Amino acid sequence: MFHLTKKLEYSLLAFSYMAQLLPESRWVTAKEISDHYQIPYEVVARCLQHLARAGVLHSWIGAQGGYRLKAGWEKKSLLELYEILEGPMNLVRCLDHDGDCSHVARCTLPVLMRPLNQKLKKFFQDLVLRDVLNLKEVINESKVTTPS
Amino acid sequence: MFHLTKKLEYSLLAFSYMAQLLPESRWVTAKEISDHYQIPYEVVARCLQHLARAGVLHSWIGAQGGYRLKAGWEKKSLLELYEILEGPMNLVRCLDHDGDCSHVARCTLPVLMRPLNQKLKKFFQDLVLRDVLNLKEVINESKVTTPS
DNA sequence: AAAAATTCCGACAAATTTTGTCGGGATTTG
DNA sequence: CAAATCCCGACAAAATTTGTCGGAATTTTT
Ligand code: FES
Ligand code: FES
Repeated sequence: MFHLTKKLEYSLLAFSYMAQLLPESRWVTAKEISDHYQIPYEVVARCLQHLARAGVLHSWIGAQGGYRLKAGWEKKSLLELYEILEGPMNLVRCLDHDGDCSHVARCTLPVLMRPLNQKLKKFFQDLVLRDVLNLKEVINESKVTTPS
Repeated sequence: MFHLTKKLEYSLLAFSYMAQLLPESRWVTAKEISDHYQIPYEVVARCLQHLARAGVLHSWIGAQGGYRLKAGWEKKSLLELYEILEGPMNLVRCLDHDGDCSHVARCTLPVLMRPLNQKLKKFFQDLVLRDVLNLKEVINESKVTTPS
Protein backbone atom coordinates (compact mmCIF):
# COMPACT_ATOMS: atom_id res chain seq x y z
CA MET A 1 0.00 0.00 0.00
CA PHE A 2 2.83 2.46 0.52
CA HIS A 3 5.46 1.36 -1.92
CA LEU A 4 6.24 3.91 -4.58
CA THR A 5 5.07 2.70 -7.95
CA LYS A 6 7.64 2.16 -10.66
CA LYS A 7 6.18 5.12 -12.49
CA LEU A 8 7.06 7.34 -9.56
CA GLU A 9 10.42 5.70 -8.98
CA TYR A 10 11.46 6.06 -12.59
CA SER A 11 10.20 9.61 -12.74
CA LEU A 12 12.12 10.61 -9.66
CA LEU A 13 15.26 9.04 -11.07
CA ALA A 14 14.70 10.92 -14.30
CA PHE A 15 14.35 14.20 -12.44
CA SER A 16 17.41 13.41 -10.39
CA TYR A 17 19.38 12.64 -13.53
CA MET A 18 18.33 15.77 -15.35
CA ALA A 19 18.91 17.94 -12.31
CA GLN A 20 22.46 16.70 -11.93
CA LEU A 21 23.52 17.79 -15.38
CA LEU A 22 21.51 20.97 -15.23
CA PRO A 23 24.14 23.53 -16.22
CA GLU A 24 24.60 21.58 -19.44
CA SER A 25 21.08 22.46 -20.40
CA ARG A 26 20.70 19.97 -23.20
CA TRP A 27 17.97 17.64 -24.38
CA VAL A 28 18.03 14.31 -22.60
CA THR A 29 16.46 11.29 -24.28
CA ALA A 30 14.37 8.64 -22.61
CA LYS A 31 16.90 6.13 -23.90
CA GLU A 32 19.71 7.85 -22.07
CA ILE A 33 17.86 7.64 -18.78
CA SER A 34 16.74 4.08 -19.36
CA ASP A 35 20.33 3.09 -20.12
CA HIS A 36 21.82 4.93 -17.19
CA TYR A 37 19.59 3.32 -14.59
CA GLN A 38 18.97 0.08 -16.46
CA ILE A 39 15.25 0.50 -16.35
CA PRO A 40 12.78 -0.46 -19.10
CA TYR A 41 12.80 2.11 -21.85
CA GLU A 42 9.11 2.03 -22.74
CA VAL A 43 8.02 2.54 -19.16
CA VAL A 44 10.19 5.50 -18.35
CA ALA A 45 9.44 6.91 -21.79
CA ARG A 46 5.74 6.94 -21.05
CA CYS A 47 6.31 8.61 -17.72
CA LEU A 48 8.28 11.38 -19.37
CA GLN A 49 5.54 11.80 -21.95
CA HIS A 50 2.94 12.22 -19.24
CA LEU A 51 5.11 14.67 -17.37
CA ALA A 52 5.66 16.64 -20.54
CA ARG A 53 1.98 16.69 -21.37
CA ALA A 54 1.31 17.89 -17.83
CA GLY A 55 3.78 20.72 -18.32
CA VAL A 56 6.56 19.69 -15.97
CA LEU A 57 9.01 18.96 -18.77
CA HIS A 58 9.70 20.37 -22.19
CA SER A 59 9.86 17.85 -24.95
CA TRP A 60 11.23 18.04 -28.45
CA ILE A 61 10.41 15.51 -31.12
CA GLY A 62 12.95 14.41 -33.69
CA ALA A 63 16.57 13.47 -33.92
CA GLN A 64 18.62 15.22 -31.24
CA GLY A 65 15.36 15.84 -29.40
CA GLY A 66 14.45 14.69 -25.93
CA TYR A 67 13.31 16.22 -22.67
CA ARG A 68 14.48 18.96 -20.37
CA LEU A 69 13.31 20.44 -17.12
CA LYS A 70 10.82 23.25 -17.36
CA ALA A 71 11.19 26.40 -15.30
CA GLY A 72 9.62 25.91 -11.89
CA TRP A 73 9.98 22.14 -11.98
CA GLU A 74 11.76 22.15 -8.63
CA LYS A 75 8.66 23.50 -6.91
CA LYS A 76 6.48 20.64 -8.13
CA SER A 77 5.20 18.55 -5.27
CA LEU A 78 5.02 14.81 -4.97
CA LEU A 79 1.26 15.19 -4.90
CA GLU A 80 1.35 16.81 -8.32
CA LEU A 81 3.63 14.14 -9.72
CA TYR A 82 1.47 11.44 -8.21
CA GLU A 83 -1.69 12.82 -9.71
CA ILE A 84 -0.08 13.25 -13.10
CA LEU A 85 1.15 9.68 -13.15
CA GLU A 86 -1.47 7.82 -11.18
CA GLY A 87 -4.60 9.90 -10.99
CA PRO A 88 -6.26 11.40 -7.93
CA MET A 89 -4.80 10.53 -4.55
CA ASN A 90 -7.48 8.94 -2.44
CA LEU A 91 -7.36 6.64 0.53
CA VAL A 92 -10.65 5.06 -0.46
CA ARG A 93 -12.26 4.86 -3.85
CA CYS A 94 -15.54 6.42 -2.84
CA LEU A 95 -13.70 9.72 -2.50
CA ASP A 96 -12.92 9.42 -6.18
CA HIS A 97 -15.17 10.91 -8.83
CA ASP A 98 -16.65 7.52 -9.68
CA GLY A 99 -17.46 6.26 -6.23
CA ASP A 100 -17.55 2.66 -7.32
CA CYS A 101 -17.01 1.46 -3.79
CA SER A 102 -18.72 -1.86 -3.42
CA HIS A 103 -19.37 -2.34 0.29
CA VAL A 104 -21.59 0.68 0.69
CA ALA A 105 -23.78 -1.26 3.08
CA ARG A 106 -23.15 0.72 6.27
CA CYS A 107 -19.62 1.70 5.48
CA THR A 108 -18.55 4.74 7.44
CA LEU A 109 -15.16 4.98 5.83
CA PRO A 110 -15.82 7.69 3.27
CA VAL A 111 -16.98 10.10 5.93
CA LEU A 112 -14.18 9.10 8.30
CA MET A 113 -11.50 9.26 5.63
CA ARG A 114 -12.32 12.55 4.00
CA PRO A 115 -10.48 14.76 6.51
CA LEU A 116 -7.65 12.30 6.72
CA ASN A 117 -7.33 12.23 2.98
CA GLN A 118 -7.03 15.99 2.98
CA LYS A 119 -4.20 15.82 5.47
CA LEU A 120 -2.41 13.21 3.42
CA LYS A 121 -2.63 15.28 0.28
CA LYS A 122 -1.36 18.29 2.21
CA PHE A 123 1.55 16.19 3.38
CA PHE A 124 2.60 15.35 -0.15
CA GLN A 125 1.86 18.81 -1.41
CA ASP A 126 4.48 20.13 0.96
CA LEU A 127 7.13 17.78 -0.35
CA VAL A 128 8.58 19.46 -3.39
CA LEU A 129 11.21 18.11 -5.73
CA ARG A 130 13.89 20.53 -4.58
CA ASP A 131 13.65 19.08 -1.07
CA VAL A 132 13.03 15.50 -2.07
CA LEU A 133 16.03 15.47 -4.39
CA ASN A 134 18.03 17.36 -1.81
CA LEU A 135 19.16 20.17 -4.10
CA LYS A 136 21.13 23.04 -2.65
CA GLU A 137 20.07 25.60 -5.18
CA VAL A 138 18.61 25.20 -8.58
CA ILE A 139 20.65 26.62 -11.40
CA ASN A 140 18.38 28.61 -13.62
CA GLU A 141 17.82 26.61 -16.73
CA SER A 142 18.44 28.63 -19.84
CA LYS A 143 15.69 29.47 -22.24
CA VAL A 144 14.56 26.51 -24.25
CA THR A 145 15.88 26.47 -27.77
CA THR A 146 15.68 24.05 -30.62
CA PRO A 147 18.17 21.20 -30.35
CA SER A 148 20.47 22.40 -33.08
CA MET B 1 -0.45 3.16 -4.22
CA PHE B 2 -2.47 5.02 -1.64
CA HIS B 3 -5.67 3.09 -1.40
CA LEU B 4 -6.29 1.56 1.97
CA THR B 5 -6.06 -2.21 1.77
CA LYS B 6 -9.12 -4.24 2.63
CA LYS B 7 -7.35 -5.46 5.73
CA LEU B 8 -7.11 -1.89 6.97
CA GLU B 9 -10.62 -0.99 5.84
CA TYR B 10 -12.17 -3.98 7.57
CA SER B 11 -10.12 -3.42 10.69
CA LEU B 12 -11.17 0.20 10.92
CA LEU B 13 -14.79 -0.79 10.49
CA ALA B 14 -14.37 -3.39 13.21
CA PHE B 15 -12.91 -0.81 15.56
CA SER B 16 -15.65 1.60 14.69
CA TYR B 17 -18.28 -1.03 15.38
CA MET B 18 -16.84 -2.10 18.69
CA ALA B 19 -16.33 1.48 19.79
CA GLN B 20 -19.94 2.35 19.15
CA LEU B 21 -21.30 -0.28 21.50
CA LEU B 22 -18.57 0.25 24.04
CA PRO B 23 -20.63 0.72 27.21
CA GLU B 24 -22.10 -2.72 26.56
CA SER B 25 -18.69 -4.22 27.06
CA ARG B 26 -19.42 -7.61 25.61
CA TRP B 27 -17.61 -10.02 23.37
CA VAL B 28 -18.16 -9.29 19.70
CA THR B 29 -17.70 -12.07 17.19
CA ALA B 30 -16.08 -11.82 13.80
CA LYS B 31 -19.34 -13.11 12.37
CA GLU B 32 -21.27 -10.23 13.84
CA ILE B 33 -18.98 -7.69 12.22
CA SER B 34 -18.90 -9.53 8.92
CA ASP B 35 -22.70 -9.64 8.89
CA HIS B 36 -23.15 -6.04 9.88
CA TYR B 37 -20.95 -4.63 7.14
CA GLN B 38 -21.48 -7.43 4.65
CA ILE B 39 -17.80 -8.11 4.34
CA PRO B 40 -16.17 -11.54 3.92
CA TYR B 41 -16.05 -13.36 7.22
CA GLU B 42 -12.71 -15.10 6.79
CA VAL B 43 -10.90 -11.92 5.89
CA VAL B 44 -12.10 -9.79 8.74
CA ALA B 45 -11.66 -12.75 11.06
CA ARG B 46 -8.00 -12.98 10.17
CA CYS B 47 -7.52 -9.27 10.74
CA LEU B 48 -9.02 -9.53 14.19
CA GLN B 49 -6.77 -12.47 14.96
CA HIS B 50 -3.70 -10.48 13.99
CA LEU B 51 -4.85 -7.51 16.00
CA ALA B 52 -5.45 -9.75 19.00
CA ARG B 53 -2.05 -11.40 18.66
CA ALA B 54 -0.52 -7.93 18.48
CA GLY B 55 -2.25 -6.98 21.70
CA VAL B 56 -4.75 -4.42 20.46
CA LEU B 57 -7.75 -6.64 21.15
CA HIS B 58 -8.68 -9.24 23.71
CA SER B 59 -9.95 -12.50 22.32
CA TRP B 60 -11.84 -15.34 23.85
CA ILE B 61 -12.17 -18.71 22.18
CA GLY B 62 -15.33 -20.78 22.44
CA ALA B 63 -19.07 -20.34 22.36
CA GLN B 64 -20.07 -16.84 23.45
CA GLY B 65 -16.47 -15.83 22.88
CA GLY B 66 -15.24 -13.17 20.50
CA TYR B 67 -13.22 -9.99 20.65
CA ARG B 68 -13.26 -6.80 22.64
CA LEU B 69 -11.22 -3.64 22.72
CA LYS B 70 -8.20 -3.66 24.97
CA ALA B 71 -7.41 -0.74 27.27
CA GLY B 72 -5.44 1.88 25.39
CA TRP B 73 -6.74 0.82 21.99
CA GLU B 74 -7.82 4.36 21.19
CA LYS B 75 -4.22 5.56 21.35
CA LYS B 76 -3.07 3.11 18.72
CA SER B 77 -1.87 4.85 15.58
CA LEU B 78 -2.55 4.02 11.99
CA LEU B 79 1.14 3.28 11.68
CA GLU B 80 0.85 0.59 14.33
CA LEU B 81 -2.22 -0.93 12.72
CA TYR B 82 -0.55 -0.83 9.33
CA GLU B 83 2.54 -2.59 10.55
CA ILE B 84 0.51 -5.22 12.38
CA LEU B 85 -1.55 -5.98 9.30
CA GLU B 86 0.85 -5.32 6.45
CA GLY B 87 4.39 -5.32 7.77
CA PRO B 88 6.86 -2.45 7.86
CA MET B 89 5.84 0.78 6.16
CA ASN B 90 8.40 1.64 3.53
CA LEU B 91 8.25 3.78 0.43
CA VAL B 92 10.84 1.62 -1.29
CA ARG B 93 11.71 -1.98 -0.65
CA CYS B 94 15.39 -1.43 -0.09
CA LEU B 95 14.50 0.28 3.19
CA ASP B 96 13.03 -3.03 4.26
CA HIS B 97 15.06 -5.56 6.15
CA ASP B 98 15.57 -7.69 3.04
CA GLY B 99 16.66 -5.04 0.56
CA ASP B 100 15.65 -7.12 -2.42
CA CYS B 101 15.45 -4.07 -4.63
CA SER B 102 16.29 -5.10 -8.12
CA HIS B 103 17.45 -1.96 -9.91
CA VAL B 104 20.36 -1.28 -7.64
CA ALA B 105 22.43 -0.15 -10.61
CA ARG B 106 22.87 3.50 -9.72
CA CYS B 107 19.61 3.94 -7.92
CA THR B 108 19.67 6.89 -5.58
CA LEU B 109 16.20 6.30 -4.25
CA PRO B 110 17.04 4.54 -0.99
CA VAL B 111 19.21 7.42 0.15
CA LEU B 112 16.71 10.02 -1.06
CA MET B 113 13.73 8.25 0.44
CA ARG B 114 15.04 7.49 3.89
CA PRO B 115 14.26 10.89 5.42
CA LEU B 116 10.99 11.08 3.57
CA ASN B 117 10.01 7.66 4.81
CA GLN B 118 10.63 8.79 8.34
CA LYS B 119 8.33 11.75 7.86
CA LEU B 120 5.62 9.54 6.43
CA LYS B 121 5.80 7.18 9.36
CA LYS B 122 5.63 10.12 11.73
CA PHE B 123 2.55 11.32 9.90
CA PHE B 124 0.74 8.05 10.46
CA GLN B 125 2.06 7.70 13.96
CA ASP B 126 0.30 10.90 14.87
CA LEU B 127 -3.02 9.65 13.58
CA VAL B 128 -4.53 7.68 16.41
CA LEU B 129 -7.80 5.75 16.39
CA ARG B 130 -9.54 8.15 18.73
CA ASP B 131 -9.07 10.94 16.19
CA VAL B 132 -9.53 8.85 13.08
CA LEU B 133 -12.81 7.43 14.35
CA ASN B 134 -13.79 10.83 15.61
CA LEU B 135 -14.58 9.78 19.17
CA LYS B 136 -15.49 12.43 21.72
CA GLU B 137 -14.32 10.56 24.74
CA VAL B 138 -13.63 6.93 25.23
CA ILE B 139 -15.74 5.20 27.82
CA ASN B 140 -13.46 3.16 30.01
CA GLU B 141 -13.94 -0.42 29.06
CA SER B 142 -14.58 -2.62 32.07
CA LYS B 143 -12.15 -5.28 33.16
CA VAL B 144 -12.16 -8.27 30.88
CA THR B 145 -14.05 -11.21 32.24
CA THR B 146 -14.97 -14.60 30.92
CA PRO B 147 -17.98 -14.53 28.61
CA SER B 148 -20.40 -16.11 31.07
C1' DA C 1 -19.95 -36.69 26.66
C1' DA C 2 -21.44 -34.77 22.60
C1' DA C 3 -22.63 -30.76 19.97
C1' DA C 4 -22.24 -26.02 18.96
C1' DA C 5 -19.81 -21.77 18.73
C1' DT C 6 -16.00 -19.68 18.24
C1' DT C 7 -10.96 -18.36 17.67
C1' DC C 8 -6.89 -19.82 15.27
C1' DC C 9 -3.93 -21.19 11.21
C1' DG C 10 -1.98 -22.15 6.71
C1' DA C 11 -2.52 -23.42 1.95
C1' DC C 12 -4.54 -22.26 -2.09
C1' DA C 13 -7.56 -19.83 -5.87
C1' DA C 14 -9.37 -15.78 -7.90
C1' DA C 15 -9.37 -11.03 -8.82
C1' DT C 16 -7.14 -6.86 -9.37
C1' DT C 17 -3.42 -3.89 -10.12
C1' DT C 18 1.01 -2.96 -11.61
C1' DT C 19 4.61 -3.55 -14.74
C1' DG C 20 6.45 -4.49 -19.06
C1' DT C 21 6.13 -5.35 -24.26
C1' DC C 22 4.78 -4.58 -28.85
C1' DG C 23 3.44 -2.33 -33.15
C1' DG C 24 2.87 1.47 -35.09
C1' DG C 25 2.37 6.77 -36.12
C1' DA C 26 4.13 11.63 -36.16
C1' DT C 27 7.88 15.10 -36.22
C1' DT C 28 12.30 16.80 -36.82
C1' DT C 29 17.27 16.59 -38.21
C1' DG C 30 20.79 15.85 -41.51
C1' DC D 1 14.93 9.97 -47.72
C1' DA D 2 16.79 7.68 -43.44
C1' DA D 3 17.58 8.00 -38.71
C1' DA D 4 16.32 9.52 -34.26
C1' DT D 5 13.09 10.53 -31.32
C1' DC D 6 8.68 11.61 -29.14
C1' DC D 7 3.88 9.97 -28.94
C1' DC D 8 0.05 6.60 -28.21
C1' DG D 9 -2.88 2.71 -27.27
C1' DA D 10 -3.56 -2.22 -27.00
C1' DC D 11 -2.02 -6.15 -25.04
C1' DA D 12 0.71 -9.73 -22.05
C1' DA D 13 3.09 -10.94 -17.95
C1' DA D 14 4.05 -10.49 -13.25
C1' DA D 15 3.05 -9.23 -8.74
C1' DT D 16 0.01 -8.19 -5.21
C1' DT D 17 -4.21 -8.22 -2.93
C1' DT D 18 -8.36 -10.38 -1.82
C1' DG D 19 -11.15 -14.20 -0.94
C1' DT D 20 -12.01 -19.34 -0.10
C1' DC D 21 -11.37 -23.70 1.90
C1' DG D 22 -10.32 -27.40 5.19
C1' DG D 23 -9.25 -28.09 9.18
C1' DA D 24 -7.50 -27.83 14.46
C1' DA D 25 -8.03 -26.13 19.27
C1' DT D 26 -10.79 -24.17 23.08
C1' DT D 27 -14.79 -23.16 25.62
C1' DT D 28 -19.83 -23.21 26.55
C1' DT D 29 -24.19 -25.36 26.27
C1' DT D 30 -27.17 -29.27 26.28
S1 FES E 1 -14.68 2.41 1.60
FE1 FES E 1 -16.03 3.14 0.07
S2 FES E 1 -17.96 2.30 0.76
FE2 FES E 1 -16.56 1.53 2.20
S1 FES F 1 14.38 1.72 -5.09
FE1 FES F 1 15.57 0.18 -4.16
S2 FES F 1 17.31 0.09 -5.49
FE2 FES F 1 16.05 1.60 -6.46
